[in-house]
Amino acid sequence: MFRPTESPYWKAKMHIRSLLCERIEAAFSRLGLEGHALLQAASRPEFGDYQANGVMAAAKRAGRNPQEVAQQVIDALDLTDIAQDLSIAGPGFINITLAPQFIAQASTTPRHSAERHCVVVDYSGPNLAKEMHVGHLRSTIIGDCIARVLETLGHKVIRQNHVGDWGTQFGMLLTFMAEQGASSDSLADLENFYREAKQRFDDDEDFQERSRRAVVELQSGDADMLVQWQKFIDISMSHCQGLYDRLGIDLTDADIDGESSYNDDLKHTVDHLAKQGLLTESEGAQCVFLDEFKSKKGEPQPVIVQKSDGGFLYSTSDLACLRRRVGDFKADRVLYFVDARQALHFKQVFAVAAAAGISNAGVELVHMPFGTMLGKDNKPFKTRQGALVKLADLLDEAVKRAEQLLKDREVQRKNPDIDDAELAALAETIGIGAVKYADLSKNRTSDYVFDWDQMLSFDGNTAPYLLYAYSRTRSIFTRGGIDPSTLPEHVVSVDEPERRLAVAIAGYQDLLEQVAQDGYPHQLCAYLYDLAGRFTQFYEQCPILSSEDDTKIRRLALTKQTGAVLSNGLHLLGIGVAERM
RNA sequence: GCACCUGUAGUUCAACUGGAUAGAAUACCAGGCUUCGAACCUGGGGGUUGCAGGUUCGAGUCCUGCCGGGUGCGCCA
Repeated sequence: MFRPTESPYWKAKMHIRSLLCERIEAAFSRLGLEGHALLQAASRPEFGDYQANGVMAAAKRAGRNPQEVAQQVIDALDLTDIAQDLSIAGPGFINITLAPQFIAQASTTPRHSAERHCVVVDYSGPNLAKEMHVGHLRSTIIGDCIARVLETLGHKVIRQNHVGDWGTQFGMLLTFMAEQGASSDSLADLENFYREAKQRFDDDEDFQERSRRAVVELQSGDADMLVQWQKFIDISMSHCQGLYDRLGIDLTDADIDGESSYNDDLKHTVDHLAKQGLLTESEGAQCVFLDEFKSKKGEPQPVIVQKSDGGFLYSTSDLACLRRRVGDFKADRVLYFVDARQALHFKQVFAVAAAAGISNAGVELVHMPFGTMLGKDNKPFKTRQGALVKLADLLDEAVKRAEQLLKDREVQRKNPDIDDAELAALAETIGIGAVKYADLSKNRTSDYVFDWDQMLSFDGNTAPYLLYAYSRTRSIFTRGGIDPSTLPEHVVSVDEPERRLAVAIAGYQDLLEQVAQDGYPHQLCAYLYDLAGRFTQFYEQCPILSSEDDTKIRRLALTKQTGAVLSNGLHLLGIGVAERM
């Protein structure tokens, strides 16, 4: 539901929604009513395209009859250029059917928001001590999607890959690396290397001691140690980059601000907290006690920022991080796409940052949490042996399954000129797309069940279905030998399936604004699925190539628009399209 | 012990943050290709939204209490 709120981010133009809202609320005020229009897309097709639910509450407040008030609102409302039909239903709903002339003005290319913001998007953040595994998938692809959407709407996006490249475990790894004389070859299997180092660490006290010394040397800036460290990081990071490239993730080296980059700021951060009078020593550790973190009995809950041995913690590092993001980057919004289990941590960090003046009321700090990926047994997704699944292995399997699917579907029989190379590329697009879409299409806040068969199905809300719908829009033009660029940009729909399709296309901008605000990619998926559904209904009911003159032009133009939105939407999800399949 | 999240068709997920008869997909049943891709479409059955109260014109959504599941909670990140 679109409703202006006190949040400044709602001021962004929501196009159709905001236009309807403005008009209706203007009618409210002319009638002496207070309240919002409470505008939303119609919940059922027979109610039109949009519905306003605000009359009932407003009438109630004024002590007037809702149905009569609804009629007065309609009488006072000027929507002649926008709507072709207005009606009252039930206890006082106003149903709106848009005019074809109005929706024809919509553009399929997303426009910039009225207000531009500087948005820091924190996502992916793998631990460079190990190989990426499925646990990193959600943060990486959800964050990437939202970053793309924000960018498309004209915001300044600063991607931040907060990689785990610092801390105790690197002492262990560097010591092991020195001992083994490890080259990049032996680091090819990072997972294995980590396991062996850990084994060595657990078995040998002398090794442990040398590892601890290595950490101290590293953190105090020992030149040799830093060279070794950098070597390790480079190799590990190139593993990640390989996966980003394969997944179509926009992150590059330029987006990395790892934990190590805050090393020198940690002490300053703690000093800053001390100056603000926020620190209390407790059992030798430096803590911040805030009123909002007291238990019911009034027992204080500390946020520890410095250990009794002088070491810093990841709360300290996240605070230092905010100093950079708010202080140096001048962010208006900072969005963290991080596992839901860290909710309390972020609540604490944001609260301390506010108390310390590191952030301020003008900056929106949001933890965008996501749930766990589960196997079909409803337990966290693991291999049969109970190990974490490497992301690389998951993607390999996805592509392998997609390839088998295409062979089973006899794609080459239907498209005889598709050669093996194109088929392989198609399998890559579908396989990777299916994994990403399965994740992106679910509400990120809850856990979800990972199911190969479901995600690779051509039926339902899946990547293959949408890719198929897109390829159908393309094949019309190939089949008809028509160059889409010769078609008009705007056409006025005539038949109802055309109009329903056009309404969905016109709503694209509103949808993107909503996704940019809320950070839920599944809303974009649901939109695209609905659009594809409207298209296939249109396709069934409205012959395109066999129709003539204006009708043919109109339907071709709608087909082209549908393809443009599907392709753009999938691109924002980070999923490639295929011209035929 | 305290806190947060969560419970919706057999299954996997929605429900635009309080709106109309809780929607899709899947599975099942019945229809539809000499006509642009049937990888599709149309229709049908399938629900006490965990349970019980409350708030109001109106509750899957908000409040309270139970029941079940998950996660977090002073020196790991």
